[in-house]
Amino acid sequence: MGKKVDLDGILEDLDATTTLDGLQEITERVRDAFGVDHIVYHWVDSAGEQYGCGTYDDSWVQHYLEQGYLRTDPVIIGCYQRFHPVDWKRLDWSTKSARIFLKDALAHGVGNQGYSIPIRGPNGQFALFTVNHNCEDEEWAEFTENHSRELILMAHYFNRKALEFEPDRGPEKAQTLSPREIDALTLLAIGYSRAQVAQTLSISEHTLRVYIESARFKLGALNTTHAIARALSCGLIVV
Amino acid sequence: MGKKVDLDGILEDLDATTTLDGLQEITERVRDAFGVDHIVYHWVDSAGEQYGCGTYDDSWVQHYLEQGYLRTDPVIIGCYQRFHPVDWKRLDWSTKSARIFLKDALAHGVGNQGYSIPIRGPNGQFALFTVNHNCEDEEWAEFTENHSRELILMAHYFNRKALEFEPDRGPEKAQTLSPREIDALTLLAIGYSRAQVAQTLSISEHTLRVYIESARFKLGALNTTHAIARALSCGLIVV
DNA sequence: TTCTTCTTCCCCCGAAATAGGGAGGCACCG
DNA sequence: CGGTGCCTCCCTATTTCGGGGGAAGAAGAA
Repeated sequence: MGKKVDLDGILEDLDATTTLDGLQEITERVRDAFGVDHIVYHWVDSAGEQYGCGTYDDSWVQHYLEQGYLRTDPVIIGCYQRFHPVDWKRLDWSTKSARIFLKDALAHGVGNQGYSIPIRGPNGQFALFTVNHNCEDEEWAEFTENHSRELILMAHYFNRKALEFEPDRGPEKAQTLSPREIDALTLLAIGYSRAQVAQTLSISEHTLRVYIESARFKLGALNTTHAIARALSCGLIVV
Repeated sequence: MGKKVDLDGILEDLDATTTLDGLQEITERVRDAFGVDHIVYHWVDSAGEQYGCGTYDDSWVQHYLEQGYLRTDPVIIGCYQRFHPVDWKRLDWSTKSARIFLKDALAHGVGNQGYSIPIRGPNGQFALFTVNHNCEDEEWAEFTENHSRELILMAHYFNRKALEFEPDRGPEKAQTLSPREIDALTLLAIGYSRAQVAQTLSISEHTLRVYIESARFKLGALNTTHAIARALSCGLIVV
């Protein structure tokens, strides 16, 4: 642990990877380069884990998913609200479910020290890059301090790849809304009623409805709420 | 342009900064270190720019805000849907509003080359770290290739500071929605009517309404559409 | 020039959402 | 054990939204 790492080499290979298996291999390589027990990248999603690669035992990954730990894992919960990389010690382990999870994790070969970097992409995408090890606190503090920048970059590059592998997340489905349509949807999105929006824009409510309808049509939305959700997801409007 | 940059020194000073003025000074220092025309970090928000620091002329910043370019700036629109750092040349400059914007920007001393890194934090926070310069394409391509990693790290550290300065974005401020509330809002966001949502969740429409109301209350939303917009912006639901 | 898109305005009516009440059961935490 | 939050169900009104029409001028693109 604590070696000098060939960051450039790893990032280049990461960039050149075209398969999930390739990512998996790189996690192993990163683990060895850093001299730690485990490296894990995983995409966190309400629909369950879409991508994950890392050096944890399969049995633990399996168990993790089966137990629905995605919803209770204190690492995920804690990282979700943070931007900084997070040392596991600073998380909230006081709840009952967290204690159960911790005991279970340690029993499956997960190390007692962890450092997780939250990463976010477009449309609410969220992922974690984690390095895990079994050692004393001092040693770990030194390691994380020495390598935090390399880990941030690595997290970034891993997520870049994961987003490439996920075609739905691409920017290709770009619609264009007219200025008035954007105005209308934006005001609706901040809670105005149609009447308020019409008044704000100084147009009749009927006219407003035409904008909403045409926006709905362009976005392929089933109703106003759907149109606003799509416009937000696509970044066409911002709230 | 293209010098060897004292990344460690800059990042350490960035870490030690406690004021917005300090951030502003660092943008100037980074600009000089990289030998480029401009460095800008800004937080993007519908409420207008909350934080921004950089080396653009005040007159341009003023003009930018007055013209409402936050809504039409192709850099923002383009970056919002991407994770990769973006070279401005790869953006869509074909629309009328984009051409107007470009002309206006060049007239205000903005360079013809740009490289912007999108950054995202908790609760839908979104910011951009941009480096801008006036030069030929080849020179620029070489620069961005040589410095992309440094720029990513710098973007990360700038955003870290901005989040520190914004108390509302702290981890404790986050709303939590119950699983049923998330289900309800998610289904509404994909266009289901209340009746369809109730059926999908196998609950009565009345029960569903209670979820929507409590979610609305938690999110401080004025109506269902607003609640969904907020939940999406905050990353509480994903569509 | 012609054609499309954007902008603005108007009608009616049925369907859907909202607002305001209330009530019981279950699980967890201190 | 009592509080809190979550899940479930029910009522009645009123307001708002959605879909069905149609129409006209202005601006920009082909």
